[in-house]
Amino acid sequence: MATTRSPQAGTPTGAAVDGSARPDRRARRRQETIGEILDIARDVMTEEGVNGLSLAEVARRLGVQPPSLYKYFPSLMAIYDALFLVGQRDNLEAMSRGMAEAEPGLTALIAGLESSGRWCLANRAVAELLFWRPVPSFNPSPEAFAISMEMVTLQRGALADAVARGQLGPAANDENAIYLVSTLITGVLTQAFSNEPELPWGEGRFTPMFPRLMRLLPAAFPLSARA
Amino acid sequence: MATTRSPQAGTPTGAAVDGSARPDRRARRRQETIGEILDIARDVMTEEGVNGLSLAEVARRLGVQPPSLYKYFPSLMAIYDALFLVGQRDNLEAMSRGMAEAEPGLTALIAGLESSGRWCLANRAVAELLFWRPVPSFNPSPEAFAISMEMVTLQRGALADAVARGQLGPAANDENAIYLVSTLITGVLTQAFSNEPELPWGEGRFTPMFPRLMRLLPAAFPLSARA
DNA sequence: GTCTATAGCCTGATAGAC
DNA sequence: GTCTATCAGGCTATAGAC
Repeated sequence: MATTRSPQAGTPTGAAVDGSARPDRRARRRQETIGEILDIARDVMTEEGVNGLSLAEVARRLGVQPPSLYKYFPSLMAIYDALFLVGQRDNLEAMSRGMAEAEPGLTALIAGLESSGRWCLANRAVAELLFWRPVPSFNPSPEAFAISMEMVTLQRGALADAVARGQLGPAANDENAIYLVSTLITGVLTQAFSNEPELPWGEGRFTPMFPRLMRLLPAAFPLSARA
Repeated sequence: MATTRSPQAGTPTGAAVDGSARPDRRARRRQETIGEILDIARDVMTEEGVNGLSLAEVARRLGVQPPSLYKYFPSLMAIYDALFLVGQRDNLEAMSRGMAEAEPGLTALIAGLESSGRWCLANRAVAELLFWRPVPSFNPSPEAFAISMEMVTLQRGALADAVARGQLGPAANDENAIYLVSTLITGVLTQAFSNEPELPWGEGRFTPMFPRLMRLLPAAFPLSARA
């Protein structure tokens, strides 16, 4: 259940600010509708492509006239914005959870990225919005950037653990190592999206090779530094 | 210069089939216009996104009314089709040329993929059309599939050379090796597209790592087969 | 091969009644 | 918060004159 909120909503969780009697109920109902709109938007993007999202189609499926949506989102771009933020947060959580459940170091890094990959394949459309930027006129908000940084921080930490445990050489303590890792996961996911859109993580020709690919990292960052 | 032709044009190169006097000139002029349309279409896709291609915009830039385009292409999808075919052929040629100029084996494989990558970055929009399938309602024609097979054949050959020369273990003579290689190049290109769209191949944080990534292949397919 | 005209659809967004 | 009505624009595609 996505507990989200409008990008420019002022009241955080439905707290009573104005003088009305019991605004909680109304606010909660409002949040439910917003969640419904976002769920439908995800469906539409999955079926028609990320670019195929339209207010009219969302309204149609919600059983409402298009102008009504403007009470919840000020524009189509605001819907993209909300989808982006919630998606990024969910994906970060998936990666974080995957990492926490595994032995620290290289194993945790692989587990975290696999968990993230699992989420991406289960949320194809949003993942495309997050990482492939298919809507030219849409630019993510600054808040989104902060979440990106958190993901990088998690990966940097896992790489540092791997170095500390002697799984990778000291060269893995570097920005370039993160770029390399993100390139690997991106390649696997892009191939899976393009060629096997229906398969979940772990099936098909591409996603199963990911752990094997990651086990090449010790060859890329050898323990014995060679000039 | 793209010597292309309409997907369903009957006369191959402008040969005189009907009874008119000198149809060559007319046919050549027609091919020129078709080439112009495709060039403009590429520009539009580059600026507005692959999905942003519209007949109206192409007509506007060509200085013509939209209905006139239907004398050259029966539909918008036919334009996508032509762009797809020509693009695939050009990309194949880039890879082939890059391979031919290098020492056979792993070096040729890397050179071919780098040449293809160079082409993709210089033809961003078409490359997206080829490999990322951003237009849900567009499906490439069967001819396109044949060209894909040629690319796979080239890569398979280079991998076999690498095995024969003792650069890779025998396990590289396998479909999975091709999937692995294509995953690596896809990852690098996707990252470059998303994060450094303006940079050519060889600059930035991602494309320079590609050769290094490919030099990990001997670790993935070691010479000494271990149980 | 080019044009005008037009059909018939879609879209995002706003105004204002209830 | 929902609706109707509407604006203003986009688009693909076709018909038919020249």
